[in-house]
Amino acid sequence: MGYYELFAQKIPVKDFSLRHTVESAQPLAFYSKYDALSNTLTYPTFTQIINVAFKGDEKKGELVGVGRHGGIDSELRRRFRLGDKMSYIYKKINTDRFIGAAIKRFYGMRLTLNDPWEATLCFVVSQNNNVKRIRSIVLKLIDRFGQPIKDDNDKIVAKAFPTSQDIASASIEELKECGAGFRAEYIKEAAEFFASNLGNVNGDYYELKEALMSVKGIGDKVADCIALMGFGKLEAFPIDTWAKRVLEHAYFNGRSKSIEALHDFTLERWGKYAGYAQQYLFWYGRQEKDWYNEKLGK
DNA sequence: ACCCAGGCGGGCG
DNA sequence: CGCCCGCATGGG
Repeated sequence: MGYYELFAQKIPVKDFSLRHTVESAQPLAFYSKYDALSNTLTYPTFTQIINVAFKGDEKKGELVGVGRHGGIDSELRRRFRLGDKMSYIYKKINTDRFIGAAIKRFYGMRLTLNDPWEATLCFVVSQNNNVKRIRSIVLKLIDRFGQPIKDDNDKIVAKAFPTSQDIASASIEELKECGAGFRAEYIKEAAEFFASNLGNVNGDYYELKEALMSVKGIGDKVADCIALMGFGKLEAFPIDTWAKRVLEHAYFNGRSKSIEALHDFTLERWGKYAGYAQQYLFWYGRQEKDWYNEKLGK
């Protein structure tokens, strides 16, 4: 039988851009397949391949998700944070012309909420790395360690996203063969952390961040990325070199500030929506290099 | 050839 | 004790 049933879900959405969400260096940018022309997306979860299509514009549209198993509706609502009321969040974070320009430029961009372990693997791989190579490494890890996904004829058509157990049972050598380099041992440590009951971390943002940073290979920035995009702690403001530069040039006249001082600043200014402010400022700084260079006076 | 990307840990002040 | 700097890796 070549016939098999598909589960489909249609969800009306407001203030939503699939493109900006998927392209903005969040976990989906590291392993999904996105086509800007048709505005369609394909990515593996732990159990199935999800196909997503968006129709409409950034103000109002419809998201269609298709997969072979159920749970599509909750997967999409969680992954793309469809419960977030963007008009309210924009009001909260739009404190100045810098964020204002970023919101205008990337209107509808959402934070994503990914599985905690999945976010951890992606961001541990991301350290000291660029998107292209992060993608190459994560895709190899999926292909090598993800569970096979089969069609009705028992033919393997794809691989699932590897679980923490899948990766914890890999050797450092095998992880290095995927291009992970010196990150291989960090990946292994993180996988063991999540595969054991230690991975059942909870509590508030600060307790969570401390627990994450107890893992060798997870520092301040990666912990904030995981807190934000793996656990939905919206007050987390990951500070990489771009976020640091943008903050210093937009709010401190280009003066160098410590990471700690910048964390204090973002929490004071944007409070529990700091993570959204970060996503817009960070992506604006990276994409709009002309703006950034002008600000630098170069 | 050289620059870039977070985190770790050794060593210096 | 806290900060800085060299190191790990590979692509542009």
